[in-house]
Amino acid sequence: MRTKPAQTIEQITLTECAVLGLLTSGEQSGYDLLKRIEGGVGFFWTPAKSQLYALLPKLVERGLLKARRVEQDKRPDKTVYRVTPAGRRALREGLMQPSPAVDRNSFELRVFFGEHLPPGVVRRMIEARRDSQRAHLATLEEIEPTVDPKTELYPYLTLLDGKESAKAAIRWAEQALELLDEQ
Amino acid sequence: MRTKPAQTIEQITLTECAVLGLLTSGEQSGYDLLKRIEGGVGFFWTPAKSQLYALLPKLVERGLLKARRVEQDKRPDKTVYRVTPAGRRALREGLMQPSPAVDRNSFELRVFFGEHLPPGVVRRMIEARRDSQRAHLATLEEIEPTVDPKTELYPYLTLLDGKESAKAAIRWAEQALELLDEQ
DNA sequence: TGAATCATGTAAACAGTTACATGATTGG
DNA sequence: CCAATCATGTAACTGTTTACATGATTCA
Repeated sequence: MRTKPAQTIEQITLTECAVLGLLTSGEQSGYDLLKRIEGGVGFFWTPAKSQLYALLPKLVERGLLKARRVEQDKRPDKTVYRVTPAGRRALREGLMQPSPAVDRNSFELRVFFGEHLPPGVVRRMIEARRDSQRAHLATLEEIEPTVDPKTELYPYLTLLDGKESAKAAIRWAEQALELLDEQ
Repeated sequence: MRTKPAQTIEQITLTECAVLGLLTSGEQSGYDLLKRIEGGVGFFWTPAKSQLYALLPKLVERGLLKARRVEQDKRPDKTVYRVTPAGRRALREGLMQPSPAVDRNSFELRVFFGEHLPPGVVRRMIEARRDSQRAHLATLEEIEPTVDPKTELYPYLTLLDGKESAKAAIRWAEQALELLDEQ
């Protein structure tokens, strides 16, 4: 005979993981979260503002977050959220779900059907890709010294991944442009 | 005074681009498309079966595809589709739309919040990633000799991109595992 | 004085997934 | 004989985006 009922773990989406994950570092408002997403998880996950604001009260209802109203003068009042123990459990579960087999890649899709575009357009797409990936790599390299691998190992790892991906994209673009020249 | 009204170009999604793009190589059924997606665009774009079957009649209504019923014996009847001139125009337009700034990456998201997972779990995630990317690279290398860069330049380019991405992911995983060891 | 920041949302539409359903034919 | 292939869908839901809306305060 058990004294506690078996716990049903709340299934959560990756967007919810992102929200819970960010909130583990302390009480924050929706607005705060939106700021923090830019330049952080925002490199690989970008919920819309409206989605975020819609999500927060739902997570409260499900017992994964606790809300607290903060009155301010000179500033609009705000609601700040923090993660409950159930929220932490749900986060852990959510992060352990296997990733979908395929992450869609809209750029590759466009290239794949490049023959249907006027000559020159694909070339310019690839040049734009190369340039934006170079810029992205530069951004990541600027951030790098501010991330301490001792205390923020996992964010640091994603930064390294971002760098490798960007480098691969640049290398590819250079190859691709050469191949286009040969045609 | 113009004799023809200015054409409003149908806005289409990338999934619709994929469908129209595949159909430019000749009349095919939904079933045919599903077969062709595996091992082709399926590496970076995977509509659900139900989505595809729902899409086809809608594209017909919008004048981008033409449907033709084919009666068969010994096999269920089928509907085959081909692209109309309007469909080709829409495809061209669709492919030229800029890609979204961020393609989501569920794997990076999981790693980013790795500190909330039990020790060892992230390590196994990364090992699994490395292994699956190695397998993927092997698949692409198997396919490579069957793709002729002269006649199928653009699919060939995406294959190269796939290879570079996979290699980057493998390199990263190896780095990441070393860093985890140091902790 | 006008733009940016702070702060939060609603409404509507669209895109996409999951589960379910059917039924004949062919190959091992 | 059983699994796979051929062939197509529906229903319900979930997730996400876009556009719109408000209004005070601070900074250049």
